[in-house]
Amino acid sequence: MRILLVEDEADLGLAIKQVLVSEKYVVDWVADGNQAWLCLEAQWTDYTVAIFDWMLPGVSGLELCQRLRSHHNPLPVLMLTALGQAENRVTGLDAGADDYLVKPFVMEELLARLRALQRRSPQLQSPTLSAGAFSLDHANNALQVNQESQTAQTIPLTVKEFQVLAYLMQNPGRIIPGSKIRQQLWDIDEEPISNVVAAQMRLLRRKLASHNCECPIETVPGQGYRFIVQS
Amino acid sequence: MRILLVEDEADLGLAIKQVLVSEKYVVDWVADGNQAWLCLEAQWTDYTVAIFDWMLPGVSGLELCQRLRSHHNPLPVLMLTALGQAENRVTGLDAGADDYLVKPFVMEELLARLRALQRRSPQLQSPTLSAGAFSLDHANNALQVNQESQTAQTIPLTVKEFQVLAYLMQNPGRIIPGSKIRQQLWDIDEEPISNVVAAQMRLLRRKLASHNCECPIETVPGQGYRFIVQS
DNA sequence: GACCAGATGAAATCGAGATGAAAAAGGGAG
DNA sequence: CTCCCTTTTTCATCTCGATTTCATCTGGTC
Repeated sequence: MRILLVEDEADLGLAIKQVLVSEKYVVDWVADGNQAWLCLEAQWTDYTVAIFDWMLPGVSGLELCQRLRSHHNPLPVLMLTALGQAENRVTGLDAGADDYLVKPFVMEELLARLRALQRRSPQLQSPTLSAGAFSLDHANNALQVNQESQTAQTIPLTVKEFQVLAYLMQNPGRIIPGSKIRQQLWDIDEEPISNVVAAQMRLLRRKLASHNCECPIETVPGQGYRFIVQS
Repeated sequence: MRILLVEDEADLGLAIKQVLVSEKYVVDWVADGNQAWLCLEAQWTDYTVAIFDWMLPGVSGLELCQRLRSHHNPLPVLMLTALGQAENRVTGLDAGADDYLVKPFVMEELLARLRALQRRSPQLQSPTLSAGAFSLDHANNALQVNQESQTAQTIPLTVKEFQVLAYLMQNPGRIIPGSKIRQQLWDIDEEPISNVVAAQMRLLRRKLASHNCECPIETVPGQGYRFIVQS
């Protein structure tokens, strides 16, 4: 869900970020290795994948990767490298990168690689995520509902709504603290006194209600939110 | 159950405390070695584990550790140390630390280490704690009851209720003085003239009763409370 | 009967989350 | 670039559950 992108070329960085965002990932894009390390150090944000450019001002992508591994951090890493540095491939994989992509590349390829990483690490965006009577349709940005009492229906979602649902549905039945949700889905520098999460929950619940669909998101007072899977 | 966290970096300290609290530990977080020592000296609070940052204003984590051991206090200690001080590892373990974690680290790792310490010292949070017909479901914040007369049921708990039950269930059949429970589960600066414990017991008993489940907590007049395990 | 720990119920406190409206940010289309 | 519409965030309350306090009982002890 949350990706750390480290790329110093502004154009490319922006382009990648946009594509990823349009795929509904939450993206932190930083331009140099030192900032990247700061992000990684900030334990309170768990990234799902990292994308490192090989050449970077400050700490290089390669070194970031090595540092991660020396801390036993299993974060999947996709390395970007310029043409002509192909011989680095072995070095990169040795350093602990999980995959490797030569610039220039088509965005489709990047997405495909990310999807491939997903197979190893169970967290990533899956094309359709289901829980109980609900399933998320990634392609159409929508939620499919199959309640016995109703005819099946499709509810269109906004990006944030989709992200929230996806996060909860990855841990069906488990209580997720609101603070955790904010860490995962919102930008990190937020002042902690913000009720974005509550607000989003309200929008989501209201939308589901307007489609007269009973909301599968339960609030556990003082502890967090939970996606209910009725047995 | 109760953890002493000594960490002077505000961000990190807060982050760690939040994670631990969300795992339902009771956490005392202090920022310097002197305060930490005050907490440790106050014997009336038995900590289950201590987490010391190596570098601290005042007394260092290392020294705290040594002092503890020189007082023959076996409290399990997890030491946090910054990258580059890795050579200190031996020193740390010599000083009596039980484990050792290099910053930065993933919270998962911290929790894993705590769980590891648990194996040596029998007190820590276990994923599910059972006694007699009852078992605590840590993930769902609930109590599972399997009384022969009834069908199995799940009773949702509040955080405090959970903590109280967990504490009693760790010592099934043993009488625990109410004062001890207060020391373990409530903040230390409380005025001793408070019946929070009794109040909480009442709530707990009432809740169990409302699920028509006979309460496994017995009051031993003048001595304390006991979790009954019927044979 | 005085005394004490603990039990009890009602009431006060506290904080997290819910809410509705309004402001701000984005994103096209022209 | 500007206008318009949608999405997202903020703000200022409001509500409700969790927890604590308070004042009062109860049961047993000395």
